Amino acid sequence: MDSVKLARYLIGKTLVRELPKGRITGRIVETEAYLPQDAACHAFNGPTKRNRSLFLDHGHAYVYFIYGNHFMLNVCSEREGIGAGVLLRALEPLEGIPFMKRGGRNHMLQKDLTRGPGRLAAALRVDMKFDGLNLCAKGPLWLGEAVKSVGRIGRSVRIGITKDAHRRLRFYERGNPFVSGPKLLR
DNA sequence: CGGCTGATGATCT
DNA sequence: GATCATCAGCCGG
Repeated sequence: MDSVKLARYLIGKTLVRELPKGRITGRIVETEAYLPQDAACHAFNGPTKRNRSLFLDHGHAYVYFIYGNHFMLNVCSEREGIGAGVLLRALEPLEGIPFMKRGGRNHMLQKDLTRGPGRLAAALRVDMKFDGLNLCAKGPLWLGEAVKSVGRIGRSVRIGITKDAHRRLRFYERGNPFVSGPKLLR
């Protein structure tokens, strides 16, 4: 498996969250690859209790908690034993928008509900209980097929990191209003 | 719009 | 004790 290929491949695919009361779906519009031999990758210093699911086979989930507030959802991107993944950074909401968790107040704009990795996870109620889940099998959280064609894919440096920050491993659908990050990188 | 800052807690040194 | 793959709120232009 090639992590960069997976990061590109995931653009346009759907992410599905099954809730007891209904379903949330979104179309992935922004990803970042974290490679083996990449100082920014959580697996860079070898397995620990926190990052162990990043070493699962491609298609499994790696979820972690950061900044005391946010969960980040990644898709493992290499074969079992190799720590690498793709961070899901933004979705275009498709179904179940009323179920999406709003950020504290009612006035959060709909376009911001799934824009950015922390808000994406909050909207889909992704937390540590999904760490290690196989996302390729239908269940409470899984990856589905693309529902429409994908526009031109842009590429940039990754957002919010300091190590290996020059590597251009972020991918996004150009011009899509649900892509996060500074305007220059959309 | 861009830029800055504090919140908040797990993890690792 | 420092770091951190973020975000909302606030400020100035």
